[in-house]
Amino acid sequence: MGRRYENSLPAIFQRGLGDNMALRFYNTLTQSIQEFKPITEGKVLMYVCGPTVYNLIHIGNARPMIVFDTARRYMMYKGYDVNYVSNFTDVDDKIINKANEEGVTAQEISQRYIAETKKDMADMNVLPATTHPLATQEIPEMIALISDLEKKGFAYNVNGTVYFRTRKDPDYGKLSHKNLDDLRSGFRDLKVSGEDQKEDPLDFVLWKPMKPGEPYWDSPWGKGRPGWHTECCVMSRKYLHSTTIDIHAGGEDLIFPHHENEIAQVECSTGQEFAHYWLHNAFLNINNEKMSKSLGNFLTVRDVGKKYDLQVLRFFMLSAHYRRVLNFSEESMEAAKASLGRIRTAVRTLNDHIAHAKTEELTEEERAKLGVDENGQPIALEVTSDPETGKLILPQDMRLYRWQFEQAMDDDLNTADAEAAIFNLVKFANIEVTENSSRAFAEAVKKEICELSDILGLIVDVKEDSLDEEIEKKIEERQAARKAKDFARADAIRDELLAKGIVLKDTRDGVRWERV
RNA sequence: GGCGUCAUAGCCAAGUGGUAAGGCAAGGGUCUGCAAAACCCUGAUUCCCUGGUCCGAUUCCGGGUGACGCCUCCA
Repeated sequence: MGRRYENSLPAIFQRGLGDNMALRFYNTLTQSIQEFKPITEGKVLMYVCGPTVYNLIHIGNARPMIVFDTARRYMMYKGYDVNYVSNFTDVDDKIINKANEEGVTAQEISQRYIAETKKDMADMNVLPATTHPLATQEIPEMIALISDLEKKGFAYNVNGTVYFRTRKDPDYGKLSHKNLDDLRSGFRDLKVSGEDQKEDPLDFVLWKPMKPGEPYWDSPWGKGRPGWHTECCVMSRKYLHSTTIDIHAGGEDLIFPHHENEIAQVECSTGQEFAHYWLHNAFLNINNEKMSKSLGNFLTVRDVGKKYDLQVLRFFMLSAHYRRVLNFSEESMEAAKASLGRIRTAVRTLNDHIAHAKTEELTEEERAKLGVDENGQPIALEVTSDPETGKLILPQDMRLYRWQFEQAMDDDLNTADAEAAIFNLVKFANIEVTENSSRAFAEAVKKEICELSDILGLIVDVKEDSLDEEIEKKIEERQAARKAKDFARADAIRDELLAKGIVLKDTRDGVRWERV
């Protein structure tokens, strides 16, 4: 066949097979890419640190949500039973401050923004977690953990504040790969209030006493609330029903101190490893700057949603590797919109071919193009390499793209390459599926595009909403004018509709329209 | 100061010890009444600079320059 699309694969797919064809992740703990081996065959226990709910989530919060949702979807696709837990931190200084500002309870604030966050997640096509625990619902377990650490000598109480004794944990720093002495010398320059009551500047708070007007719980150390680092220790293992979990994920800023402190608490308490794989996404910048309150450049998901379908945001987030800093900009979003549109246009065209197909069954030639047998079942793919050149011998049919997609995703979730595989498939569809194709062929190609897109959480088969009658009438009127060769009238109507944000396209299958 | 990351066409962005995926944008063409969409064609003699290893480096090692992250609440 020798078509162009078959020669347009990245170099990696044209060389020898890798040693490892299995799913691999970069593990912050070991600073290397490792094959993923779950504790229990076929099951994944995964925890992702969720947002503190004191405001609408911003696009930085959205990155781990989208990235790890994609990881989850891919593992589900691979056949894993994924138990996915992600918390909402619903007690925190920021929430309390916000509540005081508005003169309402902290609970009211957190409930409100949990609902808003869930709405944003749904709009980004992020699947609801298996469980979304709340910190405030787990206080007794947190107290139990802190008590256990105190009993074992890893925690100490100073006037109602309980600290973790980092000096006693020989492994402290193993995740962030920090040298404790360096950390301590760094801390000497910082003037942290209340520092003097700590045994060591690196000790962190497990329980803090209440201040007037704050929510509180009773504890062996008096009224107060738990420190931030304790909640995830409890919620992850409780809802994943295991002392040790497979994957713990979150933004890279959480590596230190949050995740380091989680490891310290859990492993000092249980004596067992907390999580086997630690995954961290890089930050999202905006216009080449870090998002920060001082710069005032926070952009909420809700804001982006006003201007773009949030599927565009999702496509954009997945267009770079999750461990690379990504820059959010108007230009990038416009490019992402056009790119996603290319996939959607291809699917629409396939829908037309499906609707107007002249024949039903696959021809022999079509079966060859799909790589399926007489019954339409995919022929098992065996990729081998040429003994002389070492180059891979790749299938010359549609199976190529799914293979490419899986290779990319197996390789530490290379979603950029996975998207490229979908584009190669789109090209295949645009070239191979014509008005002479059988319905079965067009359907098979469409199914392939939709399935791969769905693994990335991308919705590409967009149902056309109906136009109002008046506009339908205009389109009919224009068709009549075109037939009568009154092109001036036809173009006038087209311009009129364009002004209303409706673009007309004349195809062999009739007039198609799109909203801008 | 400590630890770590990155530097690829106009833009975004993969990637590999053997000579550069994909998308957006741009130009030309086919199709179309004209458009739009789609398809085809064109584009980095080259992967920040500089030494080194190698038959061969963008890819490995050293040095340099530049950008950035964490070390403090933060996804």
